[in-house]
This record gives sequence, C-alpha cells and structure tokens, in this order.
Amino acid sequence: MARQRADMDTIAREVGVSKTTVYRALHNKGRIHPQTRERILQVARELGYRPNLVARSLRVQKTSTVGLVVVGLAGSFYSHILEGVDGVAQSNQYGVLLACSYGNPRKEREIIQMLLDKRVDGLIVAPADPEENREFYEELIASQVSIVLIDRYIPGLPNDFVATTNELGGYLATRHLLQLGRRRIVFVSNGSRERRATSVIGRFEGYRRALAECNLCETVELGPGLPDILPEEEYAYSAVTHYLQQGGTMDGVFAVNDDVAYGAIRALRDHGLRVPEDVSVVGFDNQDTSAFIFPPLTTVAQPMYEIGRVAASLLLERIHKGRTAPQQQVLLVPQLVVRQSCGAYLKAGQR
Amino acid sequence: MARQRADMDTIAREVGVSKTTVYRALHNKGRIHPQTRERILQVARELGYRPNLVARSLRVQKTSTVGLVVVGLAGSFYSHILEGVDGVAQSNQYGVLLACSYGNPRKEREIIQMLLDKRVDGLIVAPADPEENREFYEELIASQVSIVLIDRYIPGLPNDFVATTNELGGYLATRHLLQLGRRRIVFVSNGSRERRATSVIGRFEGYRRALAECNLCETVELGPGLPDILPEEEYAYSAVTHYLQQGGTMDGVFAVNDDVAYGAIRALRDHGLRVPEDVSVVGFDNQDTSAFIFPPLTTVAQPMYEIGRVAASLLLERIHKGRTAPQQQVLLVPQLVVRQSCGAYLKAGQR
DNA sequence: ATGAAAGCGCTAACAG
DNA sequence: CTGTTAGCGCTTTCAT
Repeated sequence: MARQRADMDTIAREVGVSKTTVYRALHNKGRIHPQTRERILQVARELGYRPNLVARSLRVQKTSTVGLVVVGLAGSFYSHILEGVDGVAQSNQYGVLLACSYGNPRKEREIIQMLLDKRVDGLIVAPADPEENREFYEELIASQVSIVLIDRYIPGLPNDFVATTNELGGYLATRHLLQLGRRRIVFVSNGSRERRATSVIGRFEGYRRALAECNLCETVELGPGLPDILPEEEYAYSAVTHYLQQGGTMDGVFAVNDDVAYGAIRALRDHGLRVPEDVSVVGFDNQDTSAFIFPPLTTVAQPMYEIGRVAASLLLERIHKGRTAPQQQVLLVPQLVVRQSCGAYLKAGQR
Repeated sequence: MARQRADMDTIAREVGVSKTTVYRALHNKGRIHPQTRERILQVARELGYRPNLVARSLRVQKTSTVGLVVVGLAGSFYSHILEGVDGVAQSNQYGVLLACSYGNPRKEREIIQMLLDKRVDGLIVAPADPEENREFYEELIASQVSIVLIDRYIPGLPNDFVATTNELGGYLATRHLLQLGRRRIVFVSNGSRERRATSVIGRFEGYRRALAECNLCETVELGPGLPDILPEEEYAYSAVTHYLQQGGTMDGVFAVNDDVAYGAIRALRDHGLRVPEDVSVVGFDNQDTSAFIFPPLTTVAQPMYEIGRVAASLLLERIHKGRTAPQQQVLLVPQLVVRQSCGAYLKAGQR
C-alpha cells in the first residue's frame, strides 16, 4: 500500500466543500453545480487522487474481485481458461485472485477460505477431487457463496458449472480409432486422484460406449494400480511399458490427455512399435504443441478459452442476480482434430 | 461478498465482553483470562466467525495481496513463473491478483492503475515494452510503489528485477552451433514489439558475441520488416520461408524462442531441408513440450519457476523493508539443453 | 445544490 | 485483565 495520496477529505478541504459534494462530483451523481464539479475534478487531478477501492469495498460490501482456483498451471490447459476468465474480468472491471491447489483438496479448502476471507464476490474453481470436499462445497452453496465449477464437477451438487462433454470427446476419439480398423484399443489414464475426476470418468465412458457400438465389450485400462508419479508423461510411459512387458497387445491407444499420449508414444517406440503404422494414438486437450510433436498428435480439442469465458460470465451473472437465476450447467462440445498419430492419412493412401 | 456471517461485535455481545477482548482472544495478544479466551473462541467457532480481511486491510493499510501482470498466458513460459509466485505467496499468506496485458502498454497501465486502486502491497510485472511506459514506471517508483520487473526490464530504471542472463543464453546457443561446425547461422526473431524487449536484445547480443569470437562479423536476422502476425510460430514460418525463397542460405538457426523454432523447422522442412542434417536449430525457453517435438529441440532452458519464486521473495522483502533495502537485480543463469535438432549426436556418431 | 453524520468491520492507543 | 474510543476512506441517508 504505497504512496499516501490524497483522499476525498483532502480534496474537500482544498476546494472548500464537503466530502459528499466531492463524492458527487467524482461519480457525477445527483445535483451538483457544474462549476463546483469542475473545480473538484480539477483539484482531484492535480492531487493525483485515486479512489481507495478497499474502503469502497468495505462500505458497499462488494469487492469486484473473483477468486480463481485451478489444479495446476503446467501445460497450456489452464492457461487458456485463465485467459478467458481474465478477459471477461477485465472488461467488467473485476479483479482476479488466482491460486493453485496442486491437486490437494486440503490446500484447496484453505485457499478458498482465504479468498472468502478476502471477500471475493464469487469463485471459479476446478475441484481437485469429486468427493473429498463435497461437504465443504455443500456448505458454501448453502451459505449463498456464488461459485461456478469448471472442468470437473461434484456429482449431485446443485451449482453452476461449465465443462466439455467429455463423454462425447471420449466417444469421438474411440470411434475414430475403430473406424480406422483398430480393434484392440486401450485407455491410458493418469494417476489415482485424477482418475476420479468427472472429466476423466466421462472420457472413459465415451470410450466404453464406442467400443460397445462395435460389440466390443472388453475395456482395457492402463494405469490403475501403479504408483502415482509425475509428470503424467512419465506415468503413462511406465504404464504402457509395463503392459507391453507383460505381453499385453494393442493396436490403438486412447490417452486421457495429450501429456499422457506423449508418454504412451515414447513407450510404444521404445518397445519397437511404430506410431501410427502399428498402433494408432489419440490424445485429449489439443495442447498448444501437440501439432508439433512427432508424429503430430490426433486429439480431442476442448474450447478452453471459451470455458473460461463462459464460466466468468456465468459467475458475474450469478453475483448480480443472486439465487434468483436458475443454476446453469453449460457443456461445450469438443472436436476431434485429426493429425498423423492415428494413421488416418496413412490409411487414406495419402502418404 | 456472500453470507453475512458473524462479526467481532456479534461475538462480543454473545459472550458479554468488549470487542477488544474478542480481538485479543482471536489473535492471542496481550493479557487475557484463559477462560474468557476459551469462551470467545468457542463462540467464534459456533458462529462460524471469519475475519473480514477487507476491513482489516483498510485499517492496517495493507492488503497482503500482490499484483502480477504478465504479457500473455499462452505457452508454458509464464505458467511456470506464475507457479513460482503462487508458491511464495501462499506460504506467506498473500493473495495474487493476476492480469494479462496481452503485450499492450496502454492496457498494462490500466491494469496497474486498477491494481493500485485495489491497494495491492506490491507489483510483479513483465513489461510489454521497454520504452512506452517508462515515464509511468518512473512515477510509480518515485511514489514508492514496491515493484519488481521480471523477464524484461526498462533500461536505466532503478528498480528490482529478476530475469535470465539472456546474453549468456544467446551466446551458449550460438557457440554450440559454431562448435558443430556451422558457419552460416541466422537469428530468427518474433515481431516488432517483442523484438524491442530487453530479453530479445540480450539473446541477439549473445549471438553476435559468439559469432565475433569466430571472426564472423556478419549477423543475419530473419523477421524484421514482416507484418506482425500471430502466433509466433507462423511469424517464424513466414520469415524463414521468405528468406529461403529469396535464395537465402543457412546451416544453423538460433531461434529467439521455442515457438519460433517450431515454425522455423517447419519452414525448413517444407523447403526440402533436413533438420538437423542440413540445418541445425537451437531454440530458447525449453518449453514443456520441446522434448517431444520432432526432432527433439535443443534449446536454452531458463529457470522459470525460479524467476517467479525469486521475484515474489524479493517483492515481499521490498514490501517489508521499504526503501531501505538496496535495489536488487537478480540474474539467473540459463542452461543449454542439447537434444536432437542441432545434430550434436549425429556428429558424435551416436546416431 | 450542498452538508452532517453514520457506519462498513476491524485494529490500536490509551485508560483503568 | 478488560473496556472505551477513535479512525482507516469511502458511500448513503437524511436534513437543509
């Protein structure tokens, strides 16, 4: 809190009017003599007056600040969401208080508590776990905290949230592999905590549905049971390697996200398998650099910037309308981005 | 600002003591009868009391919040810095108000003004331009605002900042290319605004110095003069393509950052040149996925998380000590990460 | 058209 | 060991 600048009282004294009049001039509210107004504005400028927003916040019981809690910043995933939120916030004169839970539910609670103590007007959060903080969130909602969940949700919780239809994404990815003639398609996931996220569950369900449509009822999942190591790329590498060494076979991989896909591809290669000739791989998220890896990754793109934008808009709406507005659960549709890792072009004879 | 919860007055009334006593109990300060204390704490818990940090901020003239202004969130670059800042902030009970300037100096000023109006205790900013806001920053510093610049600085400004020794990075990258026998090495940059950033200038100087050491005095820069298009990868693609089409030649590329390197590599390939056989490429930043692109990118790694961490620590120090502490300009040393795009392994016969 | 006064919820100096 | 009082800088009601 640097430079002790002039406050409204100083201006009032300087001009010889009351604080109230200064207020009216500054906000152009109520009747005020144009000349008085001008004089006040003039002096305010000379003194370099700047409103003290914390004083205002205390008075009006509103901070014009939202809290944003994400699981992690690594990868381009939350970066884009952040940009979306930032955009809406800036154009509505809101501030964004950001903090990272690093996937830790306890830390998530502490962060939210802190944000609430700072009296943010609302919260956007990507919850680390669908169950562990359920009660906590129920209480928040019961006590009228404006909150919108993103990316993952907490089943049964009556709140706003916005995410991708992960089930559809998983379906599209898997169907694409099936259409390329792949029949032994494995699902590669990413650590036990993440595995419980609704986003991941959705992707898996889509995978299962696509298989079922081809009368393939056996799902194979690589990952569960392994120690949770990071980064996810390493986790996937060891999951796939382990499976291959046990004699497991596959001709298609649906990776729960692009990082996992990178790890899977490396494992496949190190095992002497070619991608996409021997095994087709599809990822999820369309990370910024997935177009540049080798082979360029076929993946499911989520409209991440849009998720941030919509979440922020929804939150502001909720803040303004309070409980009156109905809960909204916005699902954005993902898109399959076909590149080389699945072999579609190979198959099409374009190679 | 949801749920109107109990305040200190409510507790005081409930327990039958004064607000001051409640204060003492809550903060465990001054003499207070253990029993009174217990009773107060008990009631506070029952009422779900939570301190109102905005009221406290107003009173103590300190918000325990820092502002963080970055130029963009795309790519993993600022993500890691953000994590570093977030880490330090969290462990010191500070909040982080984040906003993005998108490289626009005017927006940068507006954001900072807003953060200052919100009375952040200090600022961490990656300035969009080294000149356009010079006066603005001079005024900030003159009015005692605690501020630490990151990544780029404003020459001649007496303030704290932390960045990488970009000159050294540029030197290491270029020397590596020279040691591989490359002699016609071009520098590929990224748009006119970015080109003015001190970080970019430093990299170029390092490039020049390395060349000079080999008695190569001709520097070749690709990019200047072209229309500023985004993403940078596209910009680099067209810069390199353009040069090649004009009959330009090269056997080495030092790209100002990894995104630019990706674009350069693609342009080279599309022109029938092989990387690294015909042209060696080195990037800068060591983006998360640079290990996965094809060929894996040789690049200069900046300790980004560390930059964020140090910047935040420095800022907190500055906030606490005010003007007394001397200005610190911390430079962190970058490291060359040798992968495949330069052909080092090729050369070493390890292929 | 302007002003007086109260109060948001907390901290802190001072008094007892 | 506890209470009284003032005040951070602003907004807002009520009065003039």
